[in-house]
This record gives sequence, C-alpha cells and structure tokens, in this order.
Amino acid sequence: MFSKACEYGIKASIFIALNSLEHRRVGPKEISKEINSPEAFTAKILQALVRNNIINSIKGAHGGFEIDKKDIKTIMLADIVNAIDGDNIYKGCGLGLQQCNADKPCPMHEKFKLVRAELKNLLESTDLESLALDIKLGESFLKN
Amino acid sequence: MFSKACEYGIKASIFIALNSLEHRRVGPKEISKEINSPEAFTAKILQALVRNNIINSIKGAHGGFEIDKKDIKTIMLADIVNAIDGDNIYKGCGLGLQQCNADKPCPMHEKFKLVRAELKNLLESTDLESLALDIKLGESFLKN
DNA sequence: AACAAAGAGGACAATTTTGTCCGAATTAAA
DNA sequence: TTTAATTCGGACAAAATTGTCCTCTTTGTT
Ligand code: FES
Ligand code: FES
Repeated sequence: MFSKACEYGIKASIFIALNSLEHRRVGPKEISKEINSPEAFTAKILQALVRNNIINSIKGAHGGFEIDKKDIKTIMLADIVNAIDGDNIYKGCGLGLQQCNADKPCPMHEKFKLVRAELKNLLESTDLESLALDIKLGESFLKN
Repeated sequence: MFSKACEYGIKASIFIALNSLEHRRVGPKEISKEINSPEAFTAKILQALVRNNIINSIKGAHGGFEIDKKDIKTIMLADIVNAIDGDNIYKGCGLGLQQCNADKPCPMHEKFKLVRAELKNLLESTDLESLALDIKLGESFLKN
C-alpha cells in the first residue's frame, strides 16, 4: 500500500509528535529503535520530512527532531504520505493507466474510485495528535 | 497499490477472457499490444497465471492463452491479485507491522481495516466476465 | 519426417527501492 | 576556543522489481 519509506515516515512522525507533546526532542537513533526501522534510512526520511516542513530539526548538541506543538493537531497523515509517496495513491489509476480518467476509464474505475476516496478521506481526516494520544494511552503501538 | 506485474496480469486476464468468450486464443504479442505492456515481461506473468490455474496455455502451432468459458464468470480479481501479489494487501498492516493484530494494533488499524475490507470486497466480488463485457460494450478500456 | 509456430524456462540486464557510510556543517556547553 | 553531540548531504551498496533475450520443448501442418 505505502512504500517502506512512507511507513517509516508516518511512524517516525507519530513518535516525534508524541515526544513533542512532552517537550522532548528525539534523534534518529531513538526513533528507529522505537519504530523498528533501519537508522540511517530513517534519518534520510526525516530529512525529507524536514524539507517538506512537516517536522523541524535542530542541529548541533542537544539537537534533534520536533514538531511545533500547535501544529501537531493540524498535520494530517495525508501531508506525510504526500510528501514521501506523492499523490498517485489518491489520483492514480488502480490498473496503472497513465491517468485515471472517468471519460476513458479502466475496468476497475467505478469500484476502485470508491476505495480510493475512502482512503483519501482516512488520510485527510486523521491528524498526528489523535494518533499520538492513542499511543500514549496504550491503545495502539508503533512496533510489535 | 498493485505491483506492475499484477496490473499487467489483471489486464491480460481480462483481455484473454474477452477473446475466450469469442473462442479466440491470443499470444503474448497481441496481449502486450492491447494492454500496453512489455511483451517478454508479460509472457513471464502469463506463465505464472498458468501455474496458478487461472488461465490455460496451449503450446505449439495455433497455440496461445485462453480461459475455459465456464470459468470466466467464477474467476475473481482477488484470484489474480492473490496469485501475483499475495495476500498482504488483504491481511497486512497498513503501517508495515509484521502482522496486523487487533490486540496490538498500529495507530491506523481501526480506520485502515475498513479501507482494506472494502478493497477486499471489491476484489472478491468482481469477476472476469463482467469486466470483459464492459470492455466489449466500450464502457471501459485497457489502455489510454 | 521435416518444418514452422507457438509457450516454457533460465540467464541476464536495467531500474527502482531500500539501506549504509562517512565527512562536512552547526550548535551548545565546558 | 575547543570539544562533543548532533543534523545534512552525497556517494555508495544491496535487494527487489521490472524488463530482455535466447534456447528448449511442444504441437499442428505439410
Ligand atoms: S481509470 Fe483506472 S481507476 Fe480510474
Ligand atoms: S495493525 Fe496496522 S492495520 Fe492492523
């Protein structure tokens, strides 16, 4: 469904949000440990999230990654997916036609667009804060 | 969403079904032309579909690929996806946890399982015949 | 029997994705 | 001002996916 990079990006963002709610900065080492991902690769993805203004980085000693507290509830999963995997999952044809076009649809178009719309709605309506709070309450987990 | 191999496999199966309804066998050359896919790679995927008993192949002169007419309405998209991409899209965790487990769910679990169920339903309830007939009626297309 | 027209299968190549490493730049603290 | 902790960026490596090519086998036709 999502690329590995995107999965790591989402989980990392949630973990950073969780910590930012408690004014803690975290680095790639701690993040990759908590989300069970390769450290160096995760660091690359964090860089991409920084470039896309989803998370902030503070360089130097006592640095790390954080998210402005006020932004945590306005950052949606869709923002992260878009930054890493692009918008193909929202807009692309399920059978890989060059463009999904209702005027010249692929055989799956009518049914597929419903699934795609539901996925889009999920991603656009889910914010980082609610996901972080679920973790905090022990109702969900970032690794198993 | 699906791998390229799976996209080609679905489109090829629909095209073969369409022709089998009219008692025509088709080969990789014609198939790849009609679904706009690389010929040799498509041939590989066709082999896999044969091994999975989704399509039949007839070797030798006047050979080609076909689907038993009586099977066309009972072969579901899910069968093809399963044969090529496996069942991860139905059963796997959206955030890549080793297993989707409601007792130790990832943060997306509750919402994601709904999308996944809808996708599963789509694939399990859509048969090759209906897709082939749509093409025949000019209501959908295998390339653009 | 010989030939031609197919699919089967294995080896290989290109591309993309995933992952690693290391040096440079930045910053706080001693 | 030195040092240590940290992110940044580029080069590199490994693995998976996508794609190509060539030979073998099978089978209908002559
Ligand atoms: S054309 Fe394929 S999903 Fe719309
Ligand atoms: S645990 Fe992630 S989708 Fe179920």
